[in-house]
Order: sequence, then C-alpha cells, then structure tokens
Amino acid sequence: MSAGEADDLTLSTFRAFYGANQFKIPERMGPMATERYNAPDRERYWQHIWDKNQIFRASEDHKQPKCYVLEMFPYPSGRIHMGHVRNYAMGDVFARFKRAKGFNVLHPMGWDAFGMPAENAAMERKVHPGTWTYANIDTMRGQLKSMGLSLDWSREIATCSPNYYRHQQKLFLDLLKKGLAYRKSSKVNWDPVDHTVLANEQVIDGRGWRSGALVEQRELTQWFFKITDYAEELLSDLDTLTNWPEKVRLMQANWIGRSEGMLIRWALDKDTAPKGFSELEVYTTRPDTLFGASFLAVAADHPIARAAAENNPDLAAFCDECRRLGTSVAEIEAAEKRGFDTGIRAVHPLDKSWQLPVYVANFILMDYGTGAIFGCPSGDQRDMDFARRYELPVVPVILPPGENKDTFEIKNKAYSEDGTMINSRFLDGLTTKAAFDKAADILEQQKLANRPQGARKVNFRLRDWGISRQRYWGCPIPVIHCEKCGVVGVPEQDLPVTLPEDATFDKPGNPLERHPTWKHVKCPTCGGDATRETDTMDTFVDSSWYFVRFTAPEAKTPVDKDAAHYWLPVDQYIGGIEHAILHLLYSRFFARAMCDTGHLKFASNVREPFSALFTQGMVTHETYKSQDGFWLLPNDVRLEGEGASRQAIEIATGRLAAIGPIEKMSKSKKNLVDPDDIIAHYGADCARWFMLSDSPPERDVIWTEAGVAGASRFIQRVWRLMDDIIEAYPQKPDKRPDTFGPDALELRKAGHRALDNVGKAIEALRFNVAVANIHEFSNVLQTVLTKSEPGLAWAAHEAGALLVSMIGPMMPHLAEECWARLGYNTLLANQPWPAVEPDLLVDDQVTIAVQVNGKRRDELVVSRTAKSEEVEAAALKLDSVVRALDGRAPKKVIVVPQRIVNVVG
RNA sequence: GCGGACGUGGUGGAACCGGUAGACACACAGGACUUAAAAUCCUGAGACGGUAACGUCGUGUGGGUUCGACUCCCACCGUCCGCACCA
Repeated sequence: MSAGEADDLTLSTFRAFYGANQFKIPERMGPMATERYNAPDRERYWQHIWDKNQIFRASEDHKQPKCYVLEMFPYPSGRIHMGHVRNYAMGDVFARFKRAKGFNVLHPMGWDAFGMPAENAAMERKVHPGTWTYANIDTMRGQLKSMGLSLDWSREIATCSPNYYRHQQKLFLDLLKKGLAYRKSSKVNWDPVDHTVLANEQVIDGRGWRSGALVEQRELTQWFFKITDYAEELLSDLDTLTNWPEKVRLMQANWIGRSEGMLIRWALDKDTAPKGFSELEVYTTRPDTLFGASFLAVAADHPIARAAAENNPDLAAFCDECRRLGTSVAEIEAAEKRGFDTGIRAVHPLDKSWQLPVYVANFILMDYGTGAIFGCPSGDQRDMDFARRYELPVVPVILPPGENKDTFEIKNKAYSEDGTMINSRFLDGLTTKAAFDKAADILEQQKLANRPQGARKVNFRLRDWGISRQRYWGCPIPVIHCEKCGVVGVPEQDLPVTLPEDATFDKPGNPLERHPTWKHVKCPTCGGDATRETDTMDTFVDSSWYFVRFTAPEAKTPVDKDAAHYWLPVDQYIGGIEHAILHLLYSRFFARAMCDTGHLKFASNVREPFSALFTQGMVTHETYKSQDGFWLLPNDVRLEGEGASRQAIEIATGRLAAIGPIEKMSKSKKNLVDPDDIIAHYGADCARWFMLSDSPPERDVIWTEAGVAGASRFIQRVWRLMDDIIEAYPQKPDKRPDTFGPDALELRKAGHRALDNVGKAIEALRFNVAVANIHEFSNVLQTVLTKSEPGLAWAAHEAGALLVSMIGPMMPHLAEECWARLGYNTLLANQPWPAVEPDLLVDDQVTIAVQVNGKRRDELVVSRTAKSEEVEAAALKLDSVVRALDGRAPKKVIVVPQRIVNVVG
C-alpha cells in the first residue's frame, strides 16, 4: 500500500462508475463553479469501494507496530443519534490518521446488546427481545456504514449472541473457582419498577438510573464480584493513567475512597451489655482524638443494636425508623442527627476507669467500617451536632495552629484539621500525626481478651459489585443449585447456557423464573433434581471485556492470548463522561481478574486495559415548545429573524413557539436531529466535518442548521479548488522544478506548515484546531492559484494533494474523490501521511513586535538570524518608538530573538 | 458540606514553555456578478474617541510577581460537573 502503487480494481471501477454517472446535477451554479459535488451519491460509491477492497481489516501480522482505536460500543436502542455520530467521527479521524502514519490499526465495532429496553419492548409490542435487538442492530449497522467509518466489520460482535456470552460464562466459572465471584445474602438496592437489583453505582440520588424509581432496600441472596480485592491496585494504578482525563481519575479515586485508620475493640461493661456481647469494634481514622471521645454509636442494623432492641421496644421502634430513612439528597440534608441510648456502657481503651454510653444513631452506616464509631464532638461536625442534642461532653483535643491553649474555645463548630494535642494526657503537645502513631502503637501492643486491642487498617469505600439481575435479556449465570451438592458450576462442555426462546413477557418479574421447564435440570455432580440459577448478569459485565474479545472474536476460548498480548492495551479509547466510574472501573477490574484467572496477559506489568482515554462532550440543540406546552422537533418549527427578534413558528399551526434553552439532545425534549436526514441531505462528510469544527471535542457542541450549511459550503469549496487546480494546470509536472517564485514558495510553506499543525492537532485529538489550520491553508491556496509564476504548477498540484491528505481522516469520501480527480490511481485511504519538509517550516524573515514599556507600538521585519544588537538598533530608530519614548532615554532594552523587543524608558 | 473544571468580541473558539490577544469559523454590514434570487467572489469589523494618522481601554472582579501576564501566585464573584452522614 505504498504511495503511487496503482490499485487496478479501484481505478477500473472508478472509471466505469465515473463514466456512467457523470453528475446528475448539471446546473451551472455561477461563473466560477462547475458541477456541485454530490456528496450522498459519491459517498455510497466510495463506501462500496472500501468495502470491496476490505482495506480496513486489521492485519494479523503481529510484527508491525499496532494501534488499537476504540469507541465505546453502542447499545442497539433503535437508531443512531448525533452523540454516536460525534463519538464515531472522532474515533474514525484518529484511526484513519494512525493508519496513514503506518500503524497496523485495529478499529472494531460491536453491540452492547443485552439490557432492559429490549424486555420493555417485548412487553409493549409483543416482540421477542432478540428479534427487537437484532432488528435494531441491522438498522444501526446500516447507519454506521453510511458514515464511512474505517471499521473492521469482520470483527463485529454482539454481546447477546451465545458466541459471545458462552465465553463470558466460562470467565464467570473461572472467577468462581478463584473466589472472585461469590454469593451472599445482603441488603440490596431493589428497583420496584424494573423489578431488579441495582449496583450501588446504578443508584443515583436514591433512584434507579434507568427507571428513576425510588430504590428500596431488600435482603436477597445475590452474586457478587470481588472488586474490593483490587481496591488498592485500582487506586494506585490510576497514577499510571497519565493519558486519562484528570477528572475521571479523580472521580474513580473518590469512588474507591481509601482511608487509613484503625480498628479498635472496646470492652463492654458486663452489667449493661446484651448477652453474648463483651466488646464492640469501631473503625476510626482518628485514634489521635481518643481522649476527646464522649460516646459510641452503632448503626440500626448492627448486631448489638438488634440484641439490645430485643428487650427494649422503644429502641426497637427507633431502629425501625432509622431503617426506613431514605437515602435521597433532600432526606439526608433534612435529617437531624438522632440517636437512642442503649444503656450499654463501654470502657475507654486508654483509661479503664472511664465509661462511655453506646447509642444507636441514624447517621451510622452498617456497611462502612464496622458499622460502629466512637464520637469525638470537638473533631467531627456530625459528632458535634449529636453531642449538642444529647448534651454529651465536648472536649477540645486539637489546638489549631496559631491559637492559644488558654483562650481557645470550641463552640458548635468542630475542628477537624491538624494541630497540637491538648487535654489528651500523654499525647499533649504532640502533632496530630505523631499522636495518631503513638495511640496506634499503644493500642496494637495492648491486649484485650488476649488479642491486640487495636489494629491499623486501610478501609475502602468501594463495595463488591453485585451482578445478579432478575431479568431475562442478559447473560445467564452458569450455575445450578442442588439441594445435596449446593451451588454447582455448569460443566464447561455444557456451555453455553442459552436463554429459552419461548419465554413470556406479559407480566412483570423474571421470565426465566416462571418458565415451565428451563430451570429444571439434573445436578451435574450427583444427577439428582436441581434448579438453574435464574438470575442473569448485569450488562456491565458484558461491556467489561468486549475490547478483549475484539482482538480475536472467533477464538474458541474467551481470549486468544497472543492476539490480546499484541493488541492490548487499547491505545485510544473514546466515549462519554457518563461512564467515568461504572464501565471504566469495572473494565479495569476485569482486566486484572482475567489476568489472575490466566485468561489474559499484558505486555507491560501495568494491567490497564485503556492506556489513553478521551471523554467527548455532548451534542446539544435548542428546544422548542408549542403554545399548548408540547415539545416540538426542530423539523416542526421555522425560525425567523435574528438576535432579539428571533422567533420560532410551529409549521403545522403557524403559531408562535417558545424557544427554550440549549440542552443535550434527548427524546424527552424532542430537540433531536436525525443523522440519517443529515447524511441523506448533506452527506456523511458534512456531518463529520461539522462535528469536528469549532467546538473543542471535550466540550459540548451546539448543533445548528447554519453550522451544517457552513460545513457543506466548505465541501463545495474544496471541490471547486480541485477544479481550479486542474483547470489552471491540467497536468502535474513530472519533475519538481529547481526554483519556485515567491508565491509558489509561499504556497509550499503554507502547505507544509498546515500539514505539520494538522498532524499534531489530530494526534492530540484537537480536531477543531486541525480544521482551522485546514481552512487557513485552503484560503492561501485559493489566493495563490490566480497568480502565475515559476514552479506554481508543481506547487499547486502538491498543495492539492496535501489539502486532500489533510482532510482525508475527517472527510474521507470527499478526499477520495478529490484524490482521484487530481489524477492519482490509488486509494487515498491507503496512502501514507505526507512527509513534512522541515526546511519549509522556517522563515528567513521574521516579524517581531516592538514594545515600549510593555505596550505594543510597532513591528519589525528582520532576518531570522539577526543579532540582538542589530534588532535593538533598528527598534530604537522606529518613529513610533521615538514618539512613545517622548525624549526619554531607554533605560533597558530586552530582545527576545525572533519574538519581541521591549524598550523600557 | 467536600472535591474538581471553567470564565476571552454579537456567537463557537484560537494563542507554543510568560513574549504582537481575538487565528479559524458562524452570524452581520457594504460591494461585485445577476432581470432578480440563490450560489460565488471581494472588503470591513473588540470597545470608546477621531475624517484619518493615531490614542485610550480591553481575556469574570480586586490585588501581586515580572521589562512583559489570557497564561504564574493570592483573595473574591459567577457558571457547570462529580461525590455526599464513608467515621
């Protein structure tokens, strides 16, 4: 695929097609214009050519340098939306650019195909979820193909296919063997609308992320993945992800939530403790504040609370009330710190004669730490609020820097920062940190019931990942429950466990559970009657390893280790910020778990699946509302006027419609523009170009008709430029001339400068900057073309080729068409990125600014190699400088070569 | 409450490591071509004053460092995002 190599198939097909389809729009559009470029028509043609030549298939030659470019695969919801267009346009520019730079590029596409919407569709429209899903995939595949993406479609996967999920079941069984998958009974988030359990990550403000229903707490036996085993590594390895957005790393770090503290066992007073309880273990990050303690508190679900409540109806009622307390933002903010004295007394670990009350409190979480704390009101605002309400002692133990011990007073505001210890006996005078260590050391050596009283402990906020879903349209969990043998993994030769086709969706609940036969099986171990697990896996499991499967989608095992070793990690991953925690954290966990179960190996010792991540902004659009209060599609309104007098008119009724704020495109607000309409009307290149222009890719882009029309105009302009080149210089001179006139040279410089800038911009995913540079160059080309001088014929053809190469990754169809028009017999998509001639990047003459006292007064054109003294002398002679100095003598002159002169006077 | 990001013309945005702020584009205005419109081409434009040359001001606000600050430091204001009783 080297430059200049003729591609016979392409050439002959091209000529045949070209001859037969001489543009169908023959109208002359003005004196300068010839035929307009018919994008939709030509795009179909080039897509056909690329497809026929299979040029985007990744090479299996593992000796070449590789580049794995991946965009987050879509959920097949029905049709692609503008968010997809933006995401895939960006990924495609990068993939095509890397191909041109000589990499063996893997750029695959697939479908995140399991999930609730398919079941909802089944319920509403009485179609099987599979039928619905595959129909959507067909539609969306067609739409993606119409975008002209450089995808290797031979690797397409759908997670709902048994060919995919059979391997996922194998992975599950191996995780089970390794203890990384386990079952436990626990309180779970139950979505009463979707009738399913949700992961903590899927509960937002106390509501289900999909249904929006208030989540309830239920005690159920569920499957979990032991992501907490990797908490430390998942946190510390974030530091290696230097090509991830800082924001995402921070969000993950906060989510994992590491804290260093200690577990402390408090002895309970025998007379007051419930039967069977002699001690209470608490978790704290502040053992240094032990002498400021004034109470202990446990969660309502804590075993000791339950035990104490048995003989105390009032306490039992209080605990019930705590459990009912919601977790939504408003409820937490409104909730006061409340507690109930259990009557139990605990012995202070550093003073046996000191007893503290044990409360049940509504602000203690059972599933963090040990579900029990000691309260130090002076050092924690919650404890302070609690102490004031129940009139417990408030003893300041930390003196803030700069405060005086004798005058320092603490009112109702706790001080939780560092300082010097006070009122803390043998810790007095120490710094917070030293006091922490001293208290911790003592407690670790001190014994309570023959065991150390305290132990340093790192605690994480991260919980294990609950993956059980009581749904049909997901990957079946491959286990069998036998009364005699317990939980038995499905033998490998019986995989895949497939979903029954004849499930019913007419009522809520799990169709697998109520299926008459599916779950009744024989136990693989003892042969007795047993039942299948009817839960399916969270769909986030499917997307946690699909990028691995792409490296060898036909492999008989889940992973072809050689292929994975070659291709992974993904070199550039692109997707929405909404996956900052869920998908990206799960995938990082999976990569490690797959390594530890022997499925995967990485070339590096860092087990990160995505070495660079880019999170693109959303596509937004104005909203419109009719006078009846209904949202209107952009297609349903006509816009008139501009500025303050701009107004929208509802086409159907002719009535005025309200123009609302610019928001993310969504079905609910109806501010949608269908990519199909745009592609059919303007072409895919236009949609792509618009998406890449102007807005920096990480920020939101506002979709406007005017912007699209502008992009379309640029396409026609490039097309005319090719006409102009060919018209002015029908033949590209074979030999490069020895000399170039000033304009020809200027054109060459502009071309190579642009080439350099555009390459760097694409590499850094700064597509808007690349677009600006291309505009700038095309402006130069257009001006210079009207001149006539030595070397211009050659330079013009070079410029044409450069321009076309530069737009190639962004508008591949137009570029391919122009490439052919310029007379090349090859596919541009197979051409290498042109080499920059470094000599052309430097100018002999440079323009430097001249400042007087930091204020720009003039500019000076000097030789690039001019000496500072010469520049200084020239600057001082300038009229403007003399005037600005107003007779004063310059005190100092600063000359920054090739940049600026500043005269201080 | 905690954490983070951002703030530049009418608009989207650009500006390398502290060195000519506003590249490029959209919208706008004027002109050319046209019977006309569309399309295309040319020209103009940060604000204020001035016919102009030119001057003053100008990157959210106030200070600081520097010969020089959109860029670095401090304080504040505003907008957006994430987390949230995590001991």
